[in-house]
Amino acid sequence: MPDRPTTRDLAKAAGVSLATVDRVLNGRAGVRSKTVEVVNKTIQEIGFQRNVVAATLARRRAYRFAFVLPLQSGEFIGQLSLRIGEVARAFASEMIEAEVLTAPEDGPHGLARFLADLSVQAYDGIAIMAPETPHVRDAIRRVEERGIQAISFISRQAAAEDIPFVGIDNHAAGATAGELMGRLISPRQGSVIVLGESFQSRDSLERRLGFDRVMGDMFPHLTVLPSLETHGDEGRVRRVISQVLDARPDVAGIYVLASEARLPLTLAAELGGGRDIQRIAHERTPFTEAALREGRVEALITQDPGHLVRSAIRTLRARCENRTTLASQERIRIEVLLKHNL
Amino acid sequence: MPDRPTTRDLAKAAGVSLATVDRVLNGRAGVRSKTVEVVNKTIQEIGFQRNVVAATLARRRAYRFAFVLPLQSGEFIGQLSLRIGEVARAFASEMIEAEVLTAPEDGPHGLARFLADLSVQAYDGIAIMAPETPHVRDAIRRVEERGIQAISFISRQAAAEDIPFVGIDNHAAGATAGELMGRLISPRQGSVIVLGESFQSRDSLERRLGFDRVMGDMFPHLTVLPSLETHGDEGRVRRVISQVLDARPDVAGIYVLASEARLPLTLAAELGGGRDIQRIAHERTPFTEAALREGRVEALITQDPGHLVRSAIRTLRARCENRTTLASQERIRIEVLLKHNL
DNA sequence: TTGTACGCGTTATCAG
DNA sequence: CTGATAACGCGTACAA
Repeated sequence: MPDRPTTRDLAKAAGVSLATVDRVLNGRAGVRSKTVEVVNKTIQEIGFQRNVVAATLARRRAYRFAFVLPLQSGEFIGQLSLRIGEVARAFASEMIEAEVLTAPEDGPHGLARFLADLSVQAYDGIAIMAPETPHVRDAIRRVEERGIQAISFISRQAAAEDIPFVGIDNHAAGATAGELMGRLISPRQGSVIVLGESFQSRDSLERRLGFDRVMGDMFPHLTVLPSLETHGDEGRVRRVISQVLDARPDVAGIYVLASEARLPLTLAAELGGGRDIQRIAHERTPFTEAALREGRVEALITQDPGHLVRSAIRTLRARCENRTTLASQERIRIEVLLKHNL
Repeated sequence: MPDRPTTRDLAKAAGVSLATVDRVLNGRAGVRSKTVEVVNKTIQEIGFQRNVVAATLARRRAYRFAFVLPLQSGEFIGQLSLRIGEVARAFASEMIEAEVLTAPEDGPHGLARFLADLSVQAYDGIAIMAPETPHVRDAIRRVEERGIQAISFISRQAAAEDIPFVGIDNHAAGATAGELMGRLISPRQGSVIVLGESFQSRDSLERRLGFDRVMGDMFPHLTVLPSLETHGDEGRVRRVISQVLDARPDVAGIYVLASEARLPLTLAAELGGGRDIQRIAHERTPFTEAALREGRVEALITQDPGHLVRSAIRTLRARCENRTTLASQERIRIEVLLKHNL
């Protein structure tokens, strides 16, 4: 038999019907464990491999995936929405639909209720971007129990090893920022300001930890100052940054750890004046991209929104089909962007 | 009609048969231009979009693609082969086959003959990695004329705008290396050694140009030394590097522009001794990865082999199906790798 | 130059 | 618990 064996060949070889083969392949109930074994052994023997193309066509409907994003209107979320739309259009011809759902504002309970209301009819899988809390974690698990595939997206539900995750390792991202910052400043001496939106979230915490770790290990001659929160009104933030810059004439670097870098970078440019300060921020948005081009930031540490979205979709789909993904393709890279590799 | 229109709907709406619709969709001959117009207008009107899944299944056979790689046994080519194998296995379930073909050694004419011998029966498309020459360019064009899709891969046939290309912009890659080198060295003064395998190839030339451009524009206080060729025997290379290091005590950076960085980096570590020299090389291989971890190189400028391979396959497939690709997904990124974002 | 009919390999449905 | 059979939407040979 020169051609690849089909389900028909498999059924014949295993001495069962097509329907039974299908049940085994898709892990459905209603087959004697003995029969399951026989089929699985035959799969090995004849080297059967599923034809995903045929399987997708035979479902008679497209996969329906949704991305649950926080309401906040920052540029990073904006980019993400854009990419989801773009990727959805491109994937339409492959029988995959994707859309954005906005999470309710009222904290983890609101989100949990929102997730509980999602209909199995409406979605085959959802990617959820939400801060880690026990409520959210449980809500995600309950979604899965109802037969909807669910993954955590960008923001990891770290304590839940069983919930798949698509996104970067924020500790490594912070470490990368630290390594670059140290190399840019060295061999000079000096101190480094760290600006974050709020240090409540685990993601921010991990970046900060990674940053500090590398600065301590590789660049002990540099001083990392206590984090400043940019959450809150602009006036206050401006005062705080001014104070630090006045008090520490040795400031040699500013690390904007938050995903939204607009306000911090703007203030840094305004208040830093003519001083020789190295600036690193996260995420590529219209604002940070322009800042990089115009020399208002030296480097960006980013994750590619398009890749994130496609990876989430591929991961959800693979789970729907009881398949594994190609690990090397799904590892989201921590990218370093300079002016010339934008 | 709530469902997406099918070819059947399209045929009915346009007042033609399924076969005619198929001919128009796939750009085949044998349809009056008037009819083509009608069908295309109807496609717009009813918002028809092809179902790629069904189309692939209906072909009754997998796509067969080949990567033509140079024989040379460097680590970068090795990585590429590995990835092609990996991706081929993953794509098998999507009715796509891919394999590696090794180009003959005897220069452009040999390659041209090799390409001429490829059978239409054997391949639907090929990705060719070969230095730019008029012979190769023409050979690629002739392959296309025989109905096999062809793209240039990693090494661009730059003078041929009509031949699609999957790979990075080497000028930008060199510029990125230059920007990083300048920032790592500054505010110190000094000179920079540039090491290349041979500066015959257009790719090397472009990297060198990009590097020089940025160094001149952004870091005029640094001196870029004339390129050294690492092609040839190790003894000679060793002598040349030694001479430069002796003659210029101000050497502050070494840029290894070649894809194979093993010898240059090894010699740099050996001869550079205790001097404070910033080192940048290209491509991620087992060797460069270890060098980065162990501090024998500060940064790598890379292109992801897995992404390159997948992008080439998607591009070839899209061309087979008379489709366009999602541009944002197919732009190969110039990545900057530090120790912590490996 | 155009149309018809069959088949691709799987899933879903319904009957046993 | 298992089996038979009709789809899914398109490509392709062949007929007209």
